[in-house]
Amino acid sequence: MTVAGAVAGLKIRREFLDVAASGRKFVTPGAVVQVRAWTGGAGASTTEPRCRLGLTASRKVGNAVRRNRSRRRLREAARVVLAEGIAQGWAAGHDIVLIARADTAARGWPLLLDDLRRALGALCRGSSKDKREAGRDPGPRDAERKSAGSSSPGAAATRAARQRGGSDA
RNA sequence: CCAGACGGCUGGAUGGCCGCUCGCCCGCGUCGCGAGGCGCGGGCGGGAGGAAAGUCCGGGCUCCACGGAGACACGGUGCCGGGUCACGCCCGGCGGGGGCGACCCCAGGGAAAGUGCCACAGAGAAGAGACCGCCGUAGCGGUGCCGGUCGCGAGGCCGGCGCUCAUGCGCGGCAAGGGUGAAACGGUGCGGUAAGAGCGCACCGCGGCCCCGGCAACGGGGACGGCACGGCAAACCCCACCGGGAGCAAGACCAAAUAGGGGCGGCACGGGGGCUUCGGCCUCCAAGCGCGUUUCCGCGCCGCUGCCCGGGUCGGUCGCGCGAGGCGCCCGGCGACGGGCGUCCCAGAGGAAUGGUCAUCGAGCGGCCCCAGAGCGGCGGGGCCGCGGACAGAACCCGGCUUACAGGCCGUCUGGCGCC
RNA sequence: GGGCCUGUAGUUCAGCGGUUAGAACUCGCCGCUCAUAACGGCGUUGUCGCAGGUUCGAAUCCUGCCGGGCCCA
Repeated sequence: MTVAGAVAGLKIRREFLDVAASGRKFVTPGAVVQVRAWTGGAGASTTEPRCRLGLTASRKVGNAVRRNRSRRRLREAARVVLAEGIAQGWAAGHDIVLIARADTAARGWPLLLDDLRRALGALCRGSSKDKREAGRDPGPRDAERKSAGSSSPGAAATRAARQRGGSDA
């Protein structure tokens, strides 16, 4: 569960609810991201600020295979993005919850990374900025619709595959 | 070659980069007298399924209850024999039904223990019934003749005798035919009869009896009976057999903070009553402190502190991976399966690992075109483009069942067509 | 892991072996009104969740699936 030794896990329901209540939210096609600034908590002995990650996939996402796949992709994407964040110094000191959506499993990998970068950038790095920044960003929707042409949900797999090849080229 | 039936197997491959978890080994750091523990890093090896799913059954395992056995209730199962730890599963057989056939399907005990139901239609629906109908009968009736009487007459009334009169009413016989229904109290044919009827006969069906075959379910045969005994038990029920209850969040062990309980010690400590093993204990009150605005009044606490003990929560460890185990060969058995020998060790996570990403290949699918052939299409060979694996994720384990599933492979058999 | 309930018209429900599956609301049309509502009249609406089976006959009984909801540990 640890990412580069610097990321712990959120375990119990209580912690997820705390993040959802006191944190801020950013919605992307790949995932819903919630972040709460780490205040030290009850255990004040932790001197250095740590980063904690929680993953959730509800039954709306699909069956067990689809839910597990969505969680794994989010975990791997978070591992990549948080490594950048730790290197740049903005990732520490936050509780992060990633909520899988219906398209998480089929979303193109570069697009999923972009989703997380933009969401965490807005919520963590820009935490001192305007509160409206944390709201819903219509940007990714337009970008995807422009590159895919059709937003039909049935064509999600082919769209993702086409974007995968297109982005590599 | 086409169409089909049955059984079994399989459930993409290779590589690059970055990761997760378990086991073993090595190195470093740290704790410990030590065995060793913990942390970090590295190497090697293992790492989802045929259904892991639904949770419909059976078993192991664990705890609880219980003197043995049985009975009642409740639930389940239900042809016979076998397999199995066991089963509602599997195999073989029997009976019934379907298919030209290979083969498939069946909760398939008891209706002569009792209760109940059988709508509508129909005459009648369970010891039933007579609507139409068939037959007989001359009582009424019809009709012929004769006589009497009334009337001018046509004719009426009364009586008698007769009819090869059965059209109507009545009486009697019948249940073959029509018709109703899912089902009508044996079926078909011949004889028989006034018409009919198991009334008689033949065959079939049914029933109990006897004989033969079979472990049995059941099958075959014989003579007899002369039709009585409709259907529904996935209606109540009866019979036989099976079942104690709960479930790994079972259960076992270690054990934090806080509060509370007990023991020992130190310091502090008023009064009344009761008990006393004279160590104390119980109870009431005062004082003190806190709260309700202060007196009155009401409620609460009644010591402070050190050490130790046990229960128990969070948490952790075990249970937790050698098993009614897999594979190969041989033997027995029609088969399910059993026996012997050899060989292998084969996931153990835990908000939950077994992956993420990229590339190449690929069975196959779709579209277009070409070759050969040709009346056309399909099959066959080749080229280009696109798509490119389905259902689905272990959570204590095992044996079944059920359900989901792209595609591929193998074997046996059936029907049809063609050729030799 | 264990257990329970439920699925019928657009909605909420009834129907517990028998003809053509009903009720209320809704909806449509007509009437009333200058017009709307209310009111009155007429009418429409169903794979009884799906598939098998039992029965002469199934929404109802049995079996297996599918969906929804709930409870306990």
